[in-house]
Amino acid sequence: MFAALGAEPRLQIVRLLLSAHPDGLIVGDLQTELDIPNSTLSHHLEKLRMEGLVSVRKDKQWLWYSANADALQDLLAFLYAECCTRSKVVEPVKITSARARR
Amino acid sequence: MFAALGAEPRLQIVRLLLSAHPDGLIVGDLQTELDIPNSTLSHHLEKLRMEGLVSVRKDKQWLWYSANADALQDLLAFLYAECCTRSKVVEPVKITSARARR
DNA sequence: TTGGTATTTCTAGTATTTTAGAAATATGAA
DNA sequence: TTCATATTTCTAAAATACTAGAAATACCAA
Repeated sequence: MFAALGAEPRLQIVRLLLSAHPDGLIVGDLQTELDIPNSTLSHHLEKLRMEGLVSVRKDKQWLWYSANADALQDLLAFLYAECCTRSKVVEPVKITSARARR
Repeated sequence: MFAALGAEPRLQIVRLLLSAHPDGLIVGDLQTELDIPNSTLSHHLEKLRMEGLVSVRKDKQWLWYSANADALQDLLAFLYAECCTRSKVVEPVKITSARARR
């Protein structure tokens, strides 16, 4: 999952899908928003889907992609466990009270 | 940073360094632990260092690598902000109360 | 100074990833 | 049925990443 989020276009996709949660977005909307060729976008979505970070549902001719809450939760929990539970490297309050960027 | 953590050997390095925080470990210990050739390990450490995920200090002939708390905190805060603040996709309590794996 | 240990740098082969044009497929609308 | 739109699949080129042997460098100890 880290690897999947480690490519800029895919991180952007996930951020957009999070903004549009829980409905998600259709591929065409993502394409317009990100200005990525359809075949490239399709491959990125496939990769995100393979890692379980997004899921798809079909409605008529449109594919609605949405962020997969469970996967993101697992990822967040993993990082939290590593940094705040198993080790005490990061203080929990510093995660939740950090100011959002951009 | 996601990309840096997205390679198995590097994720293992970071996990080991978290376990050994705040002293960290010397390269030789990592090599013994992970069974990775020295040159390969050196490149992975360089990548992690470039992304700010680890830092180094020198003592005599040894390089002590350690996890960079600030970077991990930023990463965790970023993910938290995306999933729990900007969107409400993940419920905060589910992160902190998840049972650690392995 | 010599030798030994620790680590990086050089070099390069191999594998994987990213990208995207073109064609194919799927679906619905008129 | 025909056309238009949505999306994927095919194909492949280019870029990047991963790996590691061998040599070089750095440092300490004796």
